[in-house]
Amino acid sequence: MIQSLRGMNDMFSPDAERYEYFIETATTIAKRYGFNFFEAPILEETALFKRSVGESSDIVGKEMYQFTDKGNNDVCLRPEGTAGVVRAFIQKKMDKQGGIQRFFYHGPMFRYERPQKGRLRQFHQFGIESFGVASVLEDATLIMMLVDILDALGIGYKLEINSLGDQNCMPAYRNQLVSFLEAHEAEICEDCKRRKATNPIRVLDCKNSSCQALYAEAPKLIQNLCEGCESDFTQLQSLLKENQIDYEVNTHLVRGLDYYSKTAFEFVSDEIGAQSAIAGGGRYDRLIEFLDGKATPAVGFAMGIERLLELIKMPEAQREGYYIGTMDGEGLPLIMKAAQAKRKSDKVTVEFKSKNFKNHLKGADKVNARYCAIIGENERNDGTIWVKDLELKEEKTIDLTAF
RNA sequence: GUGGGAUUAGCUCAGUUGGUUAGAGCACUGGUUUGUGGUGCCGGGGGUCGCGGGUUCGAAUCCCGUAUCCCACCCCA
Repeated sequence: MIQSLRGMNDMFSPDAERYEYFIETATTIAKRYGFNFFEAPILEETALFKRSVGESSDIVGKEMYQFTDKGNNDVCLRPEGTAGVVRAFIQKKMDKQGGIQRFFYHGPMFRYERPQKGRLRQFHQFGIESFGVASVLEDATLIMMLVDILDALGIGYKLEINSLGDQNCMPAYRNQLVSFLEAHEAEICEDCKRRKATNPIRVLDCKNSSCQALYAEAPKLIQNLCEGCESDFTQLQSLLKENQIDYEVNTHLVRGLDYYSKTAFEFVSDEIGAQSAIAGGGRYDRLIEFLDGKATPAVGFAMGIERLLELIKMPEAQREGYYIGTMDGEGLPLIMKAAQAKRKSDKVTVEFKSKNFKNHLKGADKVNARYCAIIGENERNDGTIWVKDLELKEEKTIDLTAF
């Protein structure tokens, strides 16, 4: 038997229904905020991710599905969504056009990781990217939108925010932090020693408790922000307060992708295991330039759909449509025709097998139909059809032409 | 990539120190003697016990390998 690849799941009902419901809900809300649907290729040139996500990240360093295609191109399956949207934005010359562009997208992402709860090799994200707005008002708006989506789905969360600074204050801070790490070289874990060289900011969210104790004493970025970053971060917090959005400043919140700056935020759930981040995002004002576009401020977020699935509170399933059956084979042409007509407006389930009354009613319940319609011998002779409203428990026999 | 736990019917799981035709509930399917359901009653189909080796007179049960899943590290949505 051929099996699916490791970490690649099929999605049947009821997960598939939850997935659909999530997309519908998130799409509706994204449109209310003025975002337009965007669709990018799943396969991209590898260089795109090396230059945007960053070679020091694990995503690019060891998790990409990378290969050479038949045209000898170095390509890979997208490990995240932002890079592709930005590439398309620049390719379409929207950076030169100026103004504001807002997009939402969703689809599969691929990372070659060891699967566990909330972590698959093929997983799905719903993402938002906003181009052309430098104001922190847009950052706050995205957070409010995320809150709207999660609230609509009945999902509980905790919001954490931080500022990662910009090119004026981040490099200086990074140097301070590296000096601190060097001074405490003997006390930090092996992972942090590696991070010091590759991506020093990442030490801050190390899970090792002795490292955490040490980093409580480390210099804090939010105490070293430049004037612009400082006032943006302050304004973001008052905007959240004014809109009754609870948050926590987590000075150790860093984003794993190199392109983030200034505002960083993460929504976490304590109900889904170790992979607790359900949505994350932030500002990436430099990324468009890094990818050879004209400097354009940008901010975005992504949600991990599989991680949300079990948290979604689905509306109760309502009885819907018609179940149509016959009690003997001679009624079949009649019910086929009746069903075809009814399908212009309603969901219809046709039972091809002849069954007795009771079993047809059972069948109607099984497919959760609102109405059960049956043509038996009597109805066939009279040119009628028997219809019962299974919710109101009202029944009637009507002319087949009036059905 | 590292560590731990699992794998028996479609699903959730029993299976006694290795012993003869491997069970249950749910699901599926049929009937309940031609007409009232979701909640009655009776029946039926369905398993090379993950896969490959080994030990044994005999393996679902013990050993080795392997695959997949789950959990955690790591990483991240």
